[in-house]
Amino acid sequence: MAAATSDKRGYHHGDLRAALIEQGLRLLADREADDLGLREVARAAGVSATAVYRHFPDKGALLEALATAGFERLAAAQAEAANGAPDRVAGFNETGRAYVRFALANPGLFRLMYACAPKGDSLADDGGPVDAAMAMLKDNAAALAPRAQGPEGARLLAIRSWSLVHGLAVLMLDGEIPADPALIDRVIDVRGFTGG
Amino acid sequence: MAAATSDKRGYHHGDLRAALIEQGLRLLADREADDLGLREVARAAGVSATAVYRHFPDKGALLEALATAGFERLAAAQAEAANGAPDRVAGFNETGRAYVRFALANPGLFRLMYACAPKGDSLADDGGPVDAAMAMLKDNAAALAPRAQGPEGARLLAIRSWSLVHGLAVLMLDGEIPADPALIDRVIDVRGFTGG
DNA sequence: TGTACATCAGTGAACGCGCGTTCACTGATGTAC
DNA sequence: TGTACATCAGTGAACGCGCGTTCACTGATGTAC
Repeated sequence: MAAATSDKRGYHHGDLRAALIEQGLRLLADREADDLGLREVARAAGVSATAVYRHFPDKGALLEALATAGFERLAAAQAEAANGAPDRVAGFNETGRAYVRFALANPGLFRLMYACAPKGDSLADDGGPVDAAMAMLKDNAAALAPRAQGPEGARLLAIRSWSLVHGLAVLMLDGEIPADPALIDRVIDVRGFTGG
Repeated sequence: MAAATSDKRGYHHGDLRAALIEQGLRLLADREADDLGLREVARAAGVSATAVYRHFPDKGALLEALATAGFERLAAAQAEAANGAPDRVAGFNETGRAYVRFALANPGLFRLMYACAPKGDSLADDGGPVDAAMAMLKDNAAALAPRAQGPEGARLLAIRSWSLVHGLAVLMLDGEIPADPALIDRVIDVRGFTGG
């Protein structure tokens, strides 16, 4: 059985790649863990496992593509959340809250993103897929860190903010802290870090 | 081949259980991930896979025992780190830094701990193995939160502190932030949360 | 002290499972002449 | 317009792998008499 986006001749050129990513994201949406199988994704796309190898060199590349798609969605969710915030502080807070909400809404994808993310110092400029969200984070940190602390202060603020939202997200995903939306809003407030 | 703690008659009563946990911890120490196999632990203990079932009902129970041992070690590391701190703030900071150091020193175990931890609100009193560390966290938060905010302020401070250290630990483990000990010390300072 | 026995922590063979990957292949497509 | 051909995205069978778990078993232990 082929998916709705296919006809009798199979997927049009390039369609299967998109369909595999789409199905991979769909499968991840329904699960807690990131144990996604190549055969499983192929099955969901209505295609043999071997067909995947026409579009990805191996399983790792498929998962990386899913992780990249995840980071794009996360950045979009954060950007949208910041829209319409009255000021920069409020906007920054909203990006953080959106980060946690994204994790709770997409547990499997969120875990996969960090399991498959390119390693290295993400706050440095190394052009990974994490970059859109990272740029936002660094901009906000640079704008909100106390000026007296210079660029090192901005870096610390960025790391603290990221750690706070990431930790809250992971602990809520792991069931250590109740996944309560109101609690997210109360916990995340950058003014704790800036003294404002 | 049996391990050094055994003789020709096999492990003394109860010894194998301890040996399995010991070997499990040793195996976890050498790896990044928490993909620990029952057969693998048995092999490391010099025993057939089936022997494990004399001491644990199934694989999950074995992993839970490892997670429990991990939480005990973590609590001990935190308690030791707090020893000799000049005041409560410094002591609290040291427990947080010890938390991150523990994660970096025991990546596989740390991941397993949270993958296998009993689910629920860990900050509530439900008597899980997380409790020793949790009690420390709650005590410190209660003592250090601004009095005007009451118990809700203490809870928020506990959650923020835990999230910060957990997030930093996970992001460093995932290679998103450089695992630099000096950076840990600089990032973790509860005074950011208390206005002190 | 010797013997019969219950206990129970071990064993090795076997089970079914799903995985990632390889292989030789098929068959529809678009193109060159 | 028709024919020959190269391309290449698919196929299904097969590979070896390690897993968790089950099964009937063995053989050393400690105990009751």
